[in-house]
Amino acid sequence: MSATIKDVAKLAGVSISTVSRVINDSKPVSSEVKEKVLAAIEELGYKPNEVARTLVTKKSYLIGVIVSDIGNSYVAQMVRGIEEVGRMYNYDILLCSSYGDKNTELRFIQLLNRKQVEGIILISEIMNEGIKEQIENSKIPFVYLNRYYHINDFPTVSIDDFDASYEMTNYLISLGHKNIACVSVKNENDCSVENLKMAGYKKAIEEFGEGDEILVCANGYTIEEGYEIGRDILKFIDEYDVSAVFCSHDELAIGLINFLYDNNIRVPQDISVTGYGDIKIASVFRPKLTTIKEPHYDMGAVAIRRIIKELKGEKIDKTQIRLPFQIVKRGSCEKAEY
Amino acid sequence: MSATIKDVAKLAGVSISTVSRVINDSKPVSSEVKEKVLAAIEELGYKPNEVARTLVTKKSYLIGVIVSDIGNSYVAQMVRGIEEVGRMYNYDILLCSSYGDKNTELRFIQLLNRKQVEGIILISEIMNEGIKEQIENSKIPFVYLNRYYHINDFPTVSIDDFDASYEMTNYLISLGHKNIACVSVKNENDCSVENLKMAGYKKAIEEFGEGDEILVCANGYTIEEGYEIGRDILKFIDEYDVSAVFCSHDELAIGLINFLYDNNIRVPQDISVTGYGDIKIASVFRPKLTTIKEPHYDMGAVAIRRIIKELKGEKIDKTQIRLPFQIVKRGSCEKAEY
DNA sequence: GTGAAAGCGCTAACAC
DNA sequence: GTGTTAGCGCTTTCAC
Repeated sequence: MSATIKDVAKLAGVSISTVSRVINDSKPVSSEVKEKVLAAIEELGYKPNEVARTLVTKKSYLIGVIVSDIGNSYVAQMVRGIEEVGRMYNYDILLCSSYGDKNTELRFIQLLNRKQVEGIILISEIMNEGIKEQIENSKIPFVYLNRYYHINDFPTVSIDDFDASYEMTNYLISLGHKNIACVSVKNENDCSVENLKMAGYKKAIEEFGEGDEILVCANGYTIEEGYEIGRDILKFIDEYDVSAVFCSHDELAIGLINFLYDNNIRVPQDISVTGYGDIKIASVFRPKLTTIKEPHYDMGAVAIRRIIKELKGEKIDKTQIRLPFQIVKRGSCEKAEY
Repeated sequence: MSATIKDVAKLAGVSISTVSRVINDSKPVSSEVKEKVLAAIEELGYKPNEVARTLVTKKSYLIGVIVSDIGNSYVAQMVRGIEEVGRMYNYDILLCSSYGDKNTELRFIQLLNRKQVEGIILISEIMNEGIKEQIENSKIPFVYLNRYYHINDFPTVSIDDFDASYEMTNYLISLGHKNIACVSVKNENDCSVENLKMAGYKKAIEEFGEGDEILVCANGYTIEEGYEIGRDILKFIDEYDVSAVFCSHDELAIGLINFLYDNNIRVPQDISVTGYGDIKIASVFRPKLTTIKEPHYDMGAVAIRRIIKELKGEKIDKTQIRLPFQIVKRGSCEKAEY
């Protein structure tokens, strides 16, 4: 067993309160005694037991982070932001992966409560009605990060998806494209961010576009499903002379580009493609993907910053935080030729 | 403040030990009393305080995981494996990112000790001599995951890099390639895995190759540095008629392919390229990368499995665990034409 | 400036 | 079966 405060006290010939005072620097201790204590600590290799400390101080310095899947690069970036900022305030991260299961998310919230975390950040990709009750009666600081669904009941951090889509579509229009398709993910839920993205696209087409709205529906958010819609796009190229595609997710764009590559259609020479998110592969892929940069790292950083503020009792302003996005112009788009 | 065991006991009209017994199912309790307790728990929304529990049982159900950077996809995969297996045994993950700094790694080991973790897994990309002392006097189960350096002093999980490189080079030879270059990372450290990879390559060339060894040195492990060595490869294509390149990391292969793409050299038609690792992008990239699959998820899973075994006092066999690798044949390689 | 003692929320003897 | 009590390792009054 490792040394306790008692051992240190005994060895230094002082009381445990004195030892506590020197390790916490909480009250003045004569330098003479202090040295003895420090020497004893050194000799025993004493390390304060944070668990015992937490039990009395009620401060665990733990933030629970529930993620859908840390294997998604955007999730990893958010966690990096959370971790790095948390670290600045001595907070540690307790990581839980739900793999998109509602009940697992709920169980983790309970678990984290029992582990006495001081705050919870949920990075989710689903709608989970149960969260509300769980969080409300646990009443610890909470931030909900969800780039797929619009959250109303909780503090969130996101970009303005409507504006972003609007701007991106306008960029495509400014490049001279007339027939621009919009690929988004089929979703019956009103809170789906897909609706916002589509609305932004529609507004731009309506205001500045020369062609009609061309809506394409993907069956999911993955590269594979992006590949799948390739066939539809091919059809629209023929029928409507589509020369640019706005995809609501980088993954879809990459899948689509792969399909086009496999079918000998060149991007951007034959068709321009844009993504959404600026995930890691977007800038590695050839052609490099023109996309909307969601500041994932910052989103994580801001989320935990908010929690820490709340923990410190500082005043917190708005609960739905919008971060600036960026249209990142890369090789997958080109001026239209007519 | 949330309810404690005392509150439950009072409400149920029993002693706290009885409550403890029902929540832990540790000793028989009459079903009558049990129901009362359960009702009280329900009414108060009581959740046991794991911190208090840990203090007495000495079991924190916490495993500390120190990573270089969770943003690397292979690291994320390892963490997934760790987390998922850990979860099966009710273990939680405390995540710390060192960003490759030696002192940070060391500090985290101390911190995790103070937080009473029951085991530590270090996913590192550097050599850190200080680790030894830290771990030895903390004497908690520890596994060291490092795919860049060969670790001797600690339990590890890896693949046999010599064999893998040997096999991959032989695969290239079997495709009919005569002049095969080997790209590895410059490294003066004897423990660098690069040496093993190069040795495997050399052995294959020596035994079965028709051409000479052609060694190319990259300045680092990144895509950018893979791009950088493109110029050297170009030269070797001219001078030695190189038709295949074995890269010691997927990132280098991808950077190289990007360079070749930008210089209108086709992969695999003009030159075959192989990677190492099978990171996420490898299968998304076009052409898809032929590479050596390191089972990152499994490496994490096996690492924590070992720790849990040790914690349970089960016999643990070897300390340097080698997992099987796989040569994944994809589009970036083709038969040589002469 | 220092020590004694209470108590954080819980488990685990130990009695009955 | 159930209650009482000691104590896990620490912080924090409260005396002196």
